[in-house]
Amino acid sequence: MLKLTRKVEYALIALRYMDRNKDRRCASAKEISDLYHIPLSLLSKILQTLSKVEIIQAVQGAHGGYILNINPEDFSMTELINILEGPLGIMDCSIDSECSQLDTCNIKSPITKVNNAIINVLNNITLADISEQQSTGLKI
Amino acid sequence: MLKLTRKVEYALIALRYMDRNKDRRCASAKEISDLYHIPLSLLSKILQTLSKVEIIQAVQGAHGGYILNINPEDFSMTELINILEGPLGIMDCSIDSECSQLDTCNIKSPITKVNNAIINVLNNITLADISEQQSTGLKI
DNA sequence: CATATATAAGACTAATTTAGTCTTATTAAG
DNA sequence: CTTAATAAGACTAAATTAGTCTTATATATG
Ligand code: SF4
Ligand code: SF4
Repeated sequence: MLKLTRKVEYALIALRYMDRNKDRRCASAKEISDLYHIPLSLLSKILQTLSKVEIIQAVQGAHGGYILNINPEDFSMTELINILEGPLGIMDCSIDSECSQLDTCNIKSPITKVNNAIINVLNNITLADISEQQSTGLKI
Repeated sequence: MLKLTRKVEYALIALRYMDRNKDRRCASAKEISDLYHIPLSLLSKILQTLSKVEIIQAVQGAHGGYILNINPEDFSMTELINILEGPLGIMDCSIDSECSQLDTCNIKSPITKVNNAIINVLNNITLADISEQQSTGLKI
């Protein structure tokens, strides 16, 4: 509960790696998959999604891979989550939706404030924040 | 993803109701279940859990029910989530755990900061915040 | 040109988590 | 004694998340 999905984590891992390697021409899915022990097919799908919305740019064929296509400072966690998982909210009614309590719910408006506070946190964290900070492990 | 569970929402609905009815002796699971269209068995289990940790006090037998046993101002969302769902964290490694990326992960420490920020939001929201604020629907 | 190494796309399956049900026992008011 | 409650826990169903597999296409390089 209240967990980020693996898709989002894997995307962050890959995006940070690409950002830190911006000197090199491009990074392949295979390379990232090996380095961080992420299932290749899964990572591929994630990178394809990011490529489709032009967060990263794909280079096809042998020696291909992906290049970061955004300014990390301008790209928030909220945007990433939206791309990979759709609209973000801590309860169903924050988005659409068919909650059977909707008409009688006594917590909808207070919980909406909680929701806004959490979205606000994520809005204010950019890929640069994820990328710049020292990390443990490989530190790449 | 990043959703509150129904258990937590149902608990908040019930706790708010009890808080707003503190004049009455007690509120039964059936009564709350009917008012807010929450499955009775599910709500019962939730209230039993809250009763076991003495957030609410059970009154057995006919005319029984539950009475709020805490000061809403002193009871945070984090505590509630801990009781109903266990330790709170946006990623697996924030708690224990067996993440296969752990040794090479390049985002662990930055993501920990995000985690702390979100937990902080939840720490600072009390049942009083949920209860006091005007709501839509039944407004009970 | 052939081959090896990439991305692209999407169907499919497995695993895990969340939500909800059902059953049986106990308690106390009337 | 009957009725309306809580207590406890096994069980099932639904939904979400994670991961696999397959086939097609693109391109660098020998
Ligand atoms: S806040 Fe109320 S209406 Fe919204 S999803 Fe939760 S229970 Fe349903
Ligand atoms: S932050 Fe890294 S180590 Fe922690 S759960 Fe996510 S992938 Fe695993």
